Parts: sequence; C-alpha cells; structure tokens
Amino acid sequence: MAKDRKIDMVILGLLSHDDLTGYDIKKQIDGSIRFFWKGSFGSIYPALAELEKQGSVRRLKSNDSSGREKIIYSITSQGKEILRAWVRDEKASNDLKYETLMKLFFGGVESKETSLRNIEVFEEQIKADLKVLQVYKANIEKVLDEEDHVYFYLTILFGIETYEAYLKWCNKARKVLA
Amino acid sequence: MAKDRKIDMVILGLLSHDDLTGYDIKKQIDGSIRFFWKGSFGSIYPALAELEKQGSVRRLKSNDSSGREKIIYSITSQGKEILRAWVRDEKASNDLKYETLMKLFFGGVESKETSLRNIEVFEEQIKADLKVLQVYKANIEKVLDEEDHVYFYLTILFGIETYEAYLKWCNKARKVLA
DNA sequence: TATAATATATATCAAAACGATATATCTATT
DNA sequence: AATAGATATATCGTTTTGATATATATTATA
Repeated sequence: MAKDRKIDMVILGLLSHDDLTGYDIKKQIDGSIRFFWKGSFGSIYPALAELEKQGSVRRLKSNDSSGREKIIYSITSQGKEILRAWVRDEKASNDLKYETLMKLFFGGVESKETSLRNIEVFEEQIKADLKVLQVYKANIEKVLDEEDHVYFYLTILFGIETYEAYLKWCNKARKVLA
Repeated sequence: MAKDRKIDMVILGLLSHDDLTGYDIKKQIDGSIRFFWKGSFGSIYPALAELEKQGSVRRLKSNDSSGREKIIYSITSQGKEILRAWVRDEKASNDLKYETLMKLFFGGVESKETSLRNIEVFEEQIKADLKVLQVYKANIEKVLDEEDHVYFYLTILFGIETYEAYLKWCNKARKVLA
C-alpha cells in the first residue's frame, strides 16, 4: 500500500508555476497537459485538502471582494522539495488505455465496416487535437527563449509526433483491412 | 454512476478467442495487449465472478487431475452479444498517463541533466518494447491470411508506429534541451 | 536428491482515481 | 428579466490499482 498519489505531483507541479484554485488546476489538466495526463475533481479537491494538512501547499486569502467562495493555493518549500524528489526519481509508469485499439483488437466479432468506422471516429478526434497542438506550438515558439517554456515545448512536440504517428497508422490500418 | 466496466470487455473479448482462467487473462493483458491496455488481478477476479452471476461467462469443469485449483471460464451467447454491442458503440475513451512526460513538463524545478536522464530511461524502455513488437510482427505476418489475425496485426502496427514516434521525439527532445 | 527459486493460480484489501451529480454564484446574451 | 454558460467547491458510489496473502506445481541449481 502507501501508493504514491500521482495527482499530488500534478498539483504541486502546476502550483510551482502559479498560485491556483482547484478549478484552475482542472482547467490546466484539461488544457495544456491533456495530451499526456488526465485528472478529475474527485481526486483534485481531496488531494488539495490533504496536501494542505501535510504542509505541502497553503491556502492564500481569497481577495475576492464578492461573496463567491474561491480558495487559492500556493506551494510551500516542503511541497517544492517533494516535487523535485519526484522529478529526480527515475522510475515512471507510462500507462495507456486505448479503448479504440481494444475495440479493433476484438473487431473480429463484428463486421469489417464496424472496425473501419471505429478507426474513422478515432482519426477525427486525433485530427482535431493535432490542430490545437499546432496552435500551441506556433505560440510557444515565439517565447522559447524564456527558460521554463522549453519544457512545455517538449511536451507539445511529443503530442504532435505521436498524433502524426496515429494518423499514419489510420491510413495503414484502412489499407490492411481493405 | 453505473459506469461501464472496461475490464468486462477485455475479459469477454479474450474469452471470445479462447476459454481461459483469470490467470491466463492477466498473462494476455501483460503480453499481447499491454501496448494499449492494462489490468490487474484485483479487477479481473471480481469481474469474472460478476460476469458469471450475470450469465455472460460460465465456469467450465476443471479437468485438471491434480489438486491444484483452476477455474476455466467460457463466454456465453449473452456475453458475445454484450461484446458485439460494445464494439459497435462508436464512443471510446483513449486515456494516457505518461509520468515521464509529466516529469519533463515540470522539469524546470530540477537540472537539465535530470530531464535528459528521464528521457534516457524512457527511451531504453521503448527500445526494448519495440523489439518485442517487431518479433510479434514478423511472426504474425506468416499467418496473416487467417481471418482473426488481421485485427491483432493492426494493433501491433499501432504499437510500432507510436513507439517509433516516441524514439524520434527522444532525439528531438535531446537537441532542444542541449 | 534435496532445496531453492520461479511460475501458476485464486483471492482480498486499502488507497487512488473516475465520472457523475449537487449546489451556488457570476457573466454574457437574447 | 430570463436564460444559458462559465466559475467554483464538494461529495459519492463505482471502478481500478497495486500490494499482499496463500498454496501448489515446476524448473533450476547445488
């Protein structure tokens, strides 16, 4: 047991760049890092509460004049050290769950047209995501000289490289099935 | 709630090819489909028990003469229909969790050497997996004429295509960091 | 031949994550 | 003024993970 909660590292990582609310964290996960990670409110909010209890993050006063509740979190020096230790740790689990591929793997139980359709749906999604990635790439290339942007840039390149490979595979797969 | 359990589809899919034990299912997940899916005993055994209760799989008599307990499962016609309906359903969630990429994304909190090392570890793993995939490919190309093997072949091609893209990215990433 | 190590096989459990839902406020649009 | 959508926190049942326990069978090695 005592599994390491990966969501903690996402949170600490994002907070190492900026002070954020739980909602902000979710937005960033669904935005710039969605090409290699995902996370839900159901894990973010409880994790923030525990990280605060542990002293890895602290609550900033919400200077929102309205009654709207909003909790802005900030990383502490302890949190920074935990993040650094995790980055230094060589072991990393890279897990993918491609339901599309699983449907294709078991495609023999249905018609060839069904599999072709599943490939098509996958392809459409990838094409849409690739467009977004290319916009990210163009924007970040303008500010690449700033130190921290290099790391963001690398993950964008990863997304583009893999998504282009997916599209290449879609074409091959179509030919093999035909 | 009432989320659809993906592990059920893995199990039904694998049982649509062969009668298997829970242990066999785990071996197949860790073998031929590990390039796009993963699953643990903790989900397999409870899922098998529930699928049996639902009538989607049935228990075959273990004709093992020894005292060794061994439960061989077989898919029922109901199970086959559930599997087919899932394959026909266009929606599919393709989720990846690349801890390596996350470490790189937050690489700014540590030295450049640390990030280069993380890339190196990733690259070694991918190279090893790629070799396995190429062996699979060579073997399956000998029996490609058999109907069901085409679908396996497609997933192998997917693995090779994406892993080669990862390696290309590793080289690019090294250059960008340098 | 004994014995140690590894593979086979099922099962369970706490911790983690998912995905959906509830609640409420703020902002923009019609 | 009404409505729709974005912001924001929180919780809950379900699913999955990853580790561990238990026991037998097989293979390797001393």
